[in-house]
Amino acid sequence: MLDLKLLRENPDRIQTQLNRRNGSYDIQAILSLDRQCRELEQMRSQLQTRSNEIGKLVGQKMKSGTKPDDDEILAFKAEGNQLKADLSKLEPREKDLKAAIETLLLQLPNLPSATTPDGKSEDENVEIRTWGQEYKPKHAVLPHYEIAEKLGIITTDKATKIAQTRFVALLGAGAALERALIQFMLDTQIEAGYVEVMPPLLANTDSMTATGQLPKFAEESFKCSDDDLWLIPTAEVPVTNLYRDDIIDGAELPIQHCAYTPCFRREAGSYGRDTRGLIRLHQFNKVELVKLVRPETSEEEHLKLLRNAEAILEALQLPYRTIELCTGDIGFGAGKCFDIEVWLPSADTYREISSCSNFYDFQARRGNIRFKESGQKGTHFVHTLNGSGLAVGRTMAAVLENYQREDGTIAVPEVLKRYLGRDTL
RNA sequence: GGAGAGGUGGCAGAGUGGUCGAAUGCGUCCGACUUGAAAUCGGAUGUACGGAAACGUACCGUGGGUUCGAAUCCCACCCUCUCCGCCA
Repeated sequence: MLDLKLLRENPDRIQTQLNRRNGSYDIQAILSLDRQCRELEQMRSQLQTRSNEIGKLVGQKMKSGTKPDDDEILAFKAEGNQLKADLSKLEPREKDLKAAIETLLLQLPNLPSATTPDGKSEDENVEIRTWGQEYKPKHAVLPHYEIAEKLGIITTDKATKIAQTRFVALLGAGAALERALIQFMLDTQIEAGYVEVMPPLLANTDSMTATGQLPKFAEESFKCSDDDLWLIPTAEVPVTNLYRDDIIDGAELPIQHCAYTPCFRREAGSYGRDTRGLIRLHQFNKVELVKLVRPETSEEEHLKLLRNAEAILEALQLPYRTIELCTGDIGFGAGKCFDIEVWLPSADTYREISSCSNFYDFQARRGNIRFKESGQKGTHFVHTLNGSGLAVGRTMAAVLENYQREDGTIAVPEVLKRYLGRDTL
């Protein structure tokens, strides 16, 4: 959520920054509602001052022995009743205005960072670096879903029977590989200083709103309609919301968490895309990195988080490239975002495997996550950051392709051998 | 799911209609004493919005209601705890 005060004081600057994004966002309606609201607020506050005075005066008189039916008291009561009548007209209007402002404010995306490159679409994203040698063997490399079916370590048909399309079930070595990847990723990030969390996989509307999934992207998530609960689309939701409405002691910052969770996404509007394999599923595993940091350190912490995610691919010896998203492609809540893309030889291309975002104070405002330096007055919003470290299914896909030998077997990456207890699939 | 109890400041815990934003204790901060520390003593210490400030307004789980006046009374909802039932 954007700072209403900032919006009020620098409307042109905010509008200009919003215009760098895709889509059009108009702040005029908010400003106009805000003006009305502030006017009402002032009037209401004045009436209330008088009302409070009367309450106190009556109390004092009664205490000092004035009779309840004394003329003076009756006059106060009459004035009090009049004030109450006036207030009862103002209060609902102010409330409605506040709600309307809130609704509009929640729909506004974050401002792109000044350092985020301008661009209309993903075509204008900027490559930051590449790592590793793209795997282009003489022999053909089967797509991960074909080799996985061949090896009998995945079944989509049966998963579809159980649930729906865009679900898979892993079997035998496939399940073991997925589990090994999760374990390896967690171990690595814990070693790097992240504290593991195993959070609830369902989150309520307040939590989903705080991290920005709601209200705008309701159709992207699975909802439990009998309860105020949603299946989490990413561990970012529960982990960030650990601190919703908290005032954190500054000495505890930066807070760094990693979490393995399944993630659930409806993938509405992506019907024709990536219909086969592990790339786009309604349920997938992910190890997520989440940081809550002091504002002045967030840029630096963002780069560190990105490096923590990249380290997984380097350890697995999977070629990747890192790109910085342009203003036309960054997510709703992000102000700055790097994507890591892993090499998929069967497609002769890089595919997104991690997205590392700096939300600045956007989520902290929505979730009211603040910190306080001990001994100092006042609270400040934290900055929140998160990134995948990594999407596990896509990592498995990358392993199945980049480690695929001519004979159709898969070499086990060196760092996974101790987890899997074998060196070939 | 059934029965009961309860939700108050960073924490614990008073407060059952009137100067209550809220006693007291702990914690934290400042000061005194001390070579230093502990102990002790004195003072300060919630959040948000508006205002240059004085100060004003709101907030005692949430939302309504009664009243001149609500933490306190009434209604609804949410959550927590205990017991019973069920259950990995």
